[in-house]
Amino acid sequence: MGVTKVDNQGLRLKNKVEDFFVRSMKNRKKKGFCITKDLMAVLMDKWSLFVIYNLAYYGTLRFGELQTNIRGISSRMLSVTLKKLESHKVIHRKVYAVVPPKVEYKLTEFGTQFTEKTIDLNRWFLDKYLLKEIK
Amino acid sequence: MGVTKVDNQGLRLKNKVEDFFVRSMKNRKKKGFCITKDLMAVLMDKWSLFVIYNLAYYGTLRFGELQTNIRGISSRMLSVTLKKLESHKVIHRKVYAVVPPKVEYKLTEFGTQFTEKTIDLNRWFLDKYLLKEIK
DNA sequence: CTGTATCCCTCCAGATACTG
DNA sequence: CAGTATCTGGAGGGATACAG
Repeated sequence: MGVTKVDNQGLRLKNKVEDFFVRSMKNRKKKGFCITKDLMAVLMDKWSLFVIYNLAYYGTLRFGELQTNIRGISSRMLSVTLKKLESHKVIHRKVYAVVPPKVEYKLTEFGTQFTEKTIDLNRWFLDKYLLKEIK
Repeated sequence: MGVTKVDNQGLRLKNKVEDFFVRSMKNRKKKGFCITKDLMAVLMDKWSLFVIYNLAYYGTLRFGELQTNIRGISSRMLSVTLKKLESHKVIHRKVYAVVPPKVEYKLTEFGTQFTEKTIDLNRWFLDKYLLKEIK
């Protein structure tokens, strides 16, 4: 009693933040402090979202198909982006030993889960935006 | 029948992606194509998370308090970060007409909601990381 | 077809100094 | 106290050429 709903929300968020920071501190590397920031840096760069959304939609795509679908990306940037995503276990790379070469990319289980969470966040943003609640 | 659980998951995600893209296309600006990317770029940069987590934890903080709490940030970058967050309605800036100047920052309602969603994502990452499922 | 190698250029973070 | 002004180095991304 005497505690409002807003107070409770604030307290809950405060506890969440504290809990997260305590766990982060226990598990941080020497320099890198925020694991989410590292992962988001990978996944929120100029081209990553286009790649993962294309893979989420089409399932499996080849290098050339990705380059066709993602208007404006150079083969260099596509290569760099794919390597980053693969090194973080977001996508899986499958090479066929044929000539000419054939390589297929698809989301890993982790990548699929991440994509789902990202797109939920996207949709939330878009709803807010359409309701004129932001900007 | 004949449709596995994985198929259903994939189909659901595909529909989500399609729905999001259709809605994004309808509402995109001339150049900016992905609203989430824009917002995430603001909120996931080097210092923003430190600012919003500090505000989520302490409620209201002054410029100097933020600079003290966030080890290593320069006044220029703190200023830039705060301006960006304010322009996206994530934080609120309150100026007191006193000498010496006094300015207070706190999360907006939208900022609080966003912080909650962000930290849930962070905790999910951290759980995955601790379970050695990634990296 | 699936990339790598190289060059180049822009943009942004950081340091420093200064101001109302 | 709460910022702004200015300079600079380095990283990120594009264009082009080339390779297996």
